[in-house]
Amino acid sequence: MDEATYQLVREKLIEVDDFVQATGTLMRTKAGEISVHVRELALLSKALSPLPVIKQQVQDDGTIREFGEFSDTESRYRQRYADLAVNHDVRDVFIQRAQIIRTIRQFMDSEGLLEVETPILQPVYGGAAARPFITHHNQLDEDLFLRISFELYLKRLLVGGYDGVYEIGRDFRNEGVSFKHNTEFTMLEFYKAYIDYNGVMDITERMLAAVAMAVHGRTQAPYQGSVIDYTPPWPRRTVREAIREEAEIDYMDYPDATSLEAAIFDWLPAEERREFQRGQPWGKLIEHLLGAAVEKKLIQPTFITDYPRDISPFAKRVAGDDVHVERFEFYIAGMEMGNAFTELNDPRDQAARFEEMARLFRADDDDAAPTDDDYLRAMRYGMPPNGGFGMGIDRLIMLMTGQRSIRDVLLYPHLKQTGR
RNA sequence: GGCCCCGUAGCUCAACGGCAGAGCAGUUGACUCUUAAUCAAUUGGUUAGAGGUUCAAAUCCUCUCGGGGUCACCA
Repeated sequence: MDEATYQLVREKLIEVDDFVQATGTLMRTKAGEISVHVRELALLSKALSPLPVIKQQVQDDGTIREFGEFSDTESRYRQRYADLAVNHDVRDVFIQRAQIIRTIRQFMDSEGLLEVETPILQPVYGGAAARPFITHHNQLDEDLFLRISFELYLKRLLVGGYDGVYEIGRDFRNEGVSFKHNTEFTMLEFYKAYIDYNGVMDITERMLAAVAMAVHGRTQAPYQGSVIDYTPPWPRRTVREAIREEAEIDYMDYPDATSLEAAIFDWLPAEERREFQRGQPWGKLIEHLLGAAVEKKLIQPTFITDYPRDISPFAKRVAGDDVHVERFEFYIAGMEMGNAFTELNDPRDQAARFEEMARLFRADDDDAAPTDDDYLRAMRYGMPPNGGFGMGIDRLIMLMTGQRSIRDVLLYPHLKQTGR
């Protein structure tokens, strides 16, 4: 480079983290390093603060040795730009995230499902048991809820004549955060006419196998020391079987909440009894027992099927069985990944379910499903039989990219505001 | 929200009742150089914040703020 340009560099007017444009001849230095013999140099952008320093050296054996690091979790999340600028493996996670979502979208399209968008701001929330965020429209002077699921809006579209629809988008739930919960998270839901929950299980298996194939080139993927095998078919166990095997309780022996509660209380380890919440409905008790006794053991992909009716207001009954519905959840690496059922499409049964929920839960209970009259009206026009499905995309991305926390697959995870 | 752990320089960490330190970054000077770091010198702190105990507090106690974990909650 010429004398004037060299002086700029020497005087450190141009330094690490600046953006520059160089014109010149590609060359190799005496030490063998590829370099540029610079004729012209232009400063494109000046860095005023240095980034946290990380330098990498490729060793003779090909391993990369790192010097210095930027690892403070809070700083990394609050200043994701610096995290990305400095930690290449973090950048890679979000490239894989885009690839996974693209794969899911292609898979859904190839299944003949139509991608749609439905309201995020809803006058009546529903489709899940969660506390919503409430906001307000000033000019219309009405309260609105941020959606907790897409379910009821999507199923209305089947009434409209589409044979299958799906949506990938954000849900908002006003509840605690954890390594697998963020207040806003990305969900996939689909509804397909003329299949039941067995058909949905088939689609689920094939979809996740396709995602694993796209990310890893095979249907197995490592996660936290295990190798998760997504190859279909996955084991299918009923809730009743799973609980009978893991907790040695057959809840059908306890047909009412009082007796079942006593049985669970006896089963619980002494130190957990103090925390045990009394007075829950029958189905809720079963669900808790499933969570306590079974969930963490389900490392390989597993369908758990046939849930209690009283906590599943939108699922169709199992034929000839008044207490169970055609519903499944699937578990991977000890995490609940998704929830699906043969959708209830009988408007009279649906109205009865809303009434049952109102009896079972107080209106402000998270589990209460507020009656959605417009949804009932849609169903009265005739809704085709269909199978529906919901899955937390962020959790799937955790599995596929080997991340332990949902915060590591979200560019901007929710953090508490710092003062001022 | 309960309980447990953590918060020291821009970054990564040490000091764990007795003078707040190191490496890197930064700054200054030298070098048409180097392959994480050329050499030399040097700046940098309300130890997250407030209060308390003590002759003396980064260190012990209380509260607040923030983070992590766990439980509750989360079909």
